[in-house]
Amino acid sequence: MNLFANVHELVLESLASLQSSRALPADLDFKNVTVEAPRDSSHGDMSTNAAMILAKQAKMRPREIADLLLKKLVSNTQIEHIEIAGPGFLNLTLSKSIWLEAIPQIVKLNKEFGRSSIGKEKRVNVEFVSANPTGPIHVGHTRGAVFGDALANLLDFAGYNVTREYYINDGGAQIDALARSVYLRYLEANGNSVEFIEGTYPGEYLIPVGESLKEGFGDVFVEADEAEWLPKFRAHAVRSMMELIESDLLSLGIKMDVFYSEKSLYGTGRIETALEELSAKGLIYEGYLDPPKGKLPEDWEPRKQTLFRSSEYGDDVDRPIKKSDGQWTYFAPDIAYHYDKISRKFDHLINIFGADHGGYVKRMKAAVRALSNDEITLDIKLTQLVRLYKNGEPFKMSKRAGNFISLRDLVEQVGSDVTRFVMLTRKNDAPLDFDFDKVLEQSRDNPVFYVQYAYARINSVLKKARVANINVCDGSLISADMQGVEHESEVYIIKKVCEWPRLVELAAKHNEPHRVAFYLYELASEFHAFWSKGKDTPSLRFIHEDNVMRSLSKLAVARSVAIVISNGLGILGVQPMDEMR
RNA sequence: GGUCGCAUAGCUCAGCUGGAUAGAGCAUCUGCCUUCUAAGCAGAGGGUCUCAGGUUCGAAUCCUGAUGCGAUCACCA
Repeated sequence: MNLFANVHELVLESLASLQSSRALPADLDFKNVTVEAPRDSSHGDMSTNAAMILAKQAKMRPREIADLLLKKLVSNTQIEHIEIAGPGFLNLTLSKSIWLEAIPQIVKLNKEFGRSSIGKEKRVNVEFVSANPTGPIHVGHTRGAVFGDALANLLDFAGYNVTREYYINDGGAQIDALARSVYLRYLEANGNSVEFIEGTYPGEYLIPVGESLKEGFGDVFVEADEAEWLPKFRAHAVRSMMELIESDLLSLGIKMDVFYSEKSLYGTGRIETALEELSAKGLIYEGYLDPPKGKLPEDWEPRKQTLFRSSEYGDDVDRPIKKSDGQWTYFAPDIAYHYDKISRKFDHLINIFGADHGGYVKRMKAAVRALSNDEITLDIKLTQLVRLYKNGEPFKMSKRAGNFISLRDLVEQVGSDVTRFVMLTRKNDAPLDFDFDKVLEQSRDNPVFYVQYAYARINSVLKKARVANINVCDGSLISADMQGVEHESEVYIIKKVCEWPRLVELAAKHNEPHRVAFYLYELASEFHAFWSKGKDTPSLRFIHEDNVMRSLSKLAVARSVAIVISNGLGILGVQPMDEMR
């Protein structure tokens, strides 16, 4: 059920038939021919740019082509009116019945309305969050988490086969630091007093971990050498942290499909295998890097390192995969990890990084291109910073001041729905202000409540209708006679609702879930506007106790709005609310 | 200095991968609760889309350069 797609199809068919009758040249590219709703509704329901797109290719005047197309389309019974406008737009007005008939179909499709197959079941891996397993998720990760999850939902809705994945950085030195910190908590649990020196994690969230280790091991490691307890404590600490992180994510409604351990790459030869793959292509060498351009770090010195020739694949410089002491850099397991993703036969990879990781984009893309022989594309989305505000003042977090806000704190204070919606009302590549007071304000300033309220209002109407003994179950609405919709402002809403499938496809194509949020806001706005018209114009109210047929057709429209809001909120990961009091 | 991103109303931001007279919210001003939820609606004012070139039927959108802001920049993850 996508009227825009139908008309687009119709336009393309007409163009093809003009080609076969030689009215148009044969070799034309229709790729950029679109059918969309014109901004100004006086220009009709839909508008196509076909004539202008093709004018140059066909070496004809736009209006000439528009005229040919018009003559082709004018016989179609679905189209009530058609005209050429401006530089060559073809403006179509569909017959009203087309719009009316859409409503029962939408109600019937319900949760499936808007679901698209443009993804063609292609396998997409979305890697996001991937926060270090050294503590709870904090606010800085939240945006990436919400964006990644919503993007995954969106792609799923658009017909992709999506895997949500979290890469656990459990291989590096920071895990030793974590294990040592846990050890301190373990000592503490055994009655010793401890001191957290620089380079350890003093967070209280490790206290229970220390206690559980005491339960498991008693005091056997209190006097022991580090070598004895470190491996055990590492593993236990990582497991505990991941449990913490998983439940943090769950509080935002996020569930990963795969948790992939960096550590699992070590000692199995998998890093070596991936690097051999690159080596075989002549992309690995021993060498020296040029000093960074511009101002030189004070302690810079030339070092011989094992390097990946990422500059051959668009990176600015080659990148080290081994440190000067022979250890892998973080980049080496990352290469192996992505090699593994490639071997798992994904068609497309998406990584969500914070803006502070922008510097790794080129090298990661280079690695994937090299490893997959340019066959698999890696897209990296950067989420910009979230600036926190409290009482209108910028709110600075610092570990030392102890006012570090965890995701859990945030969700407990403002709720999952608000957090998610607000974070999605911005393009991912623009910074976002998050004002604690504003998001909690239940006003029209707050888009979450605005959209939720529209949904709740619809529910309220349906409830009232039931009280008035009108059967408003979906089955009844599906068979409603839509002739009760008389007013153009009702048709206006229907048109907006019918844009939903097209919007899903566009948002998915651009990987921009925020478009869903904005669309829902617009839809809610139109619904509220329509609602209020019922005040002055009783005929526009939904319930007419003296006329069930009329009520049903209007209620079906309202129901279709609720369906779209529900489906849209589903993509954003926000719960619709039946009632707001 | 290199790289990436951003620059649209007083403020916060959309702008449908180049379309018709650039749109919302907040703030300011004016109206609307005996009515299906006023957490709402209707209306007014507010613009050199940072600047300069370029591409073409047509540019806020694409390209080049400048300016400003943010992130990042061997050896950490």
